[in-house]
Amino acid sequence: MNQKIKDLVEILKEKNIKPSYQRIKILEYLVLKKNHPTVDEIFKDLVKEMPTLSRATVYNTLDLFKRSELARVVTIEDNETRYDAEVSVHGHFKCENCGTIFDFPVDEKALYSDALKDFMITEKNVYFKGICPKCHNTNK
Amino acid sequence: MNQKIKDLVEILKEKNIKPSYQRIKILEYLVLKKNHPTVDEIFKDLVKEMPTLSRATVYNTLDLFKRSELARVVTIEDNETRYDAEVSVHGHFKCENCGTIFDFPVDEKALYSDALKDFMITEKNVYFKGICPKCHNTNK
DNA sequence: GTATCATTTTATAATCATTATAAATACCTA
DNA sequence: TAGGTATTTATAATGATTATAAAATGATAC
Ligand SMILES: [Mn+2]
Ligand SMILES: [Mn+2]
Ligand SMILES: [Zn+2]
Ligand SMILES: [Zn+2]
Repeated sequence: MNQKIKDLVEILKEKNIKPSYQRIKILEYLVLKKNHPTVDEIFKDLVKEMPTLSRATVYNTLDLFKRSELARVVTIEDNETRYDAEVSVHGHFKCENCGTIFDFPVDEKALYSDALKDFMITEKNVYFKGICPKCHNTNK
Repeated sequence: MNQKIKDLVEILKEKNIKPSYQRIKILEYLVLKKNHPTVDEIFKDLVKEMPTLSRATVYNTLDLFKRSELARVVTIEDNETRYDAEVSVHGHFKCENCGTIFDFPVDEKALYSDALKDFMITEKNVYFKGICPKCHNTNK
């Protein structure tokens, strides 16, 4: 556990981010919980153990992580901004019944289009929606 | 032009939507301008010729179009909901410099992942970001 | 160790997109 | 034309995000 915190500190330092307690805890939350939390979920969970935590800090920190490419934004829904510490290219599937967001692999090469040959691409997002197997079976 | 309006009316009727003046104009806007407008862009443009138009009507109508699959939501950015009357599967590229949103073809088969074989997929979105050729050349 | 300055966090207010509500208008049918 | 329904409008309420300034923390110099 201490080792893990040490790792988190290293991750932050590599990006030239001062490892404040708040930043470590928010990064830890994203890395441990891989459930693509909203800002409010992060805040509500962390404020339990850090009573003085401010929403503004969560917003600021997530924005900092995003700019430093420590986290990516998942805008699969237009009314909730979610965050993901897994920054490699992968797809997201949201179940419209239970709300769970699943990761799935995406073949980057297959995604290539000639129409974009003169475009400089810096970010790729693949979002699917539908019903997950669990909800699908339950509803039958 | 009258013919076109007639087409729009037909499109609405096929979806069992009563073709009110507002609905026709909003659909026309989406079909003619293929630039993935935000709600506010639609409202600000249309209110010029329809001074009594209400933002609520634009919101309601777009939501109706979405539910009827006459339009799709483009949530490429977390702070702006855009709409698109082209509902077939295709990708969107947003230039982070000029803000233009480009369409590009997506090979649906290539997007398939075994990990989703038990999922019921109802919606597929592919969003890229980066710099468009125009901005790329200008900046050099 | 203390003073000083910069960074980070916090509390709070402001903004802005969206949604909710209820009244007004338009539309339809008898 | 009257009465009922659907749609639009104006307005208020909500809720997420951003802005601001003060407080707290951390680093540096003496
Ligand atoms: Mn993910
Ligand atoms: Mn499009
Ligand atoms: Zn589900
Ligand atoms: Zn551009």
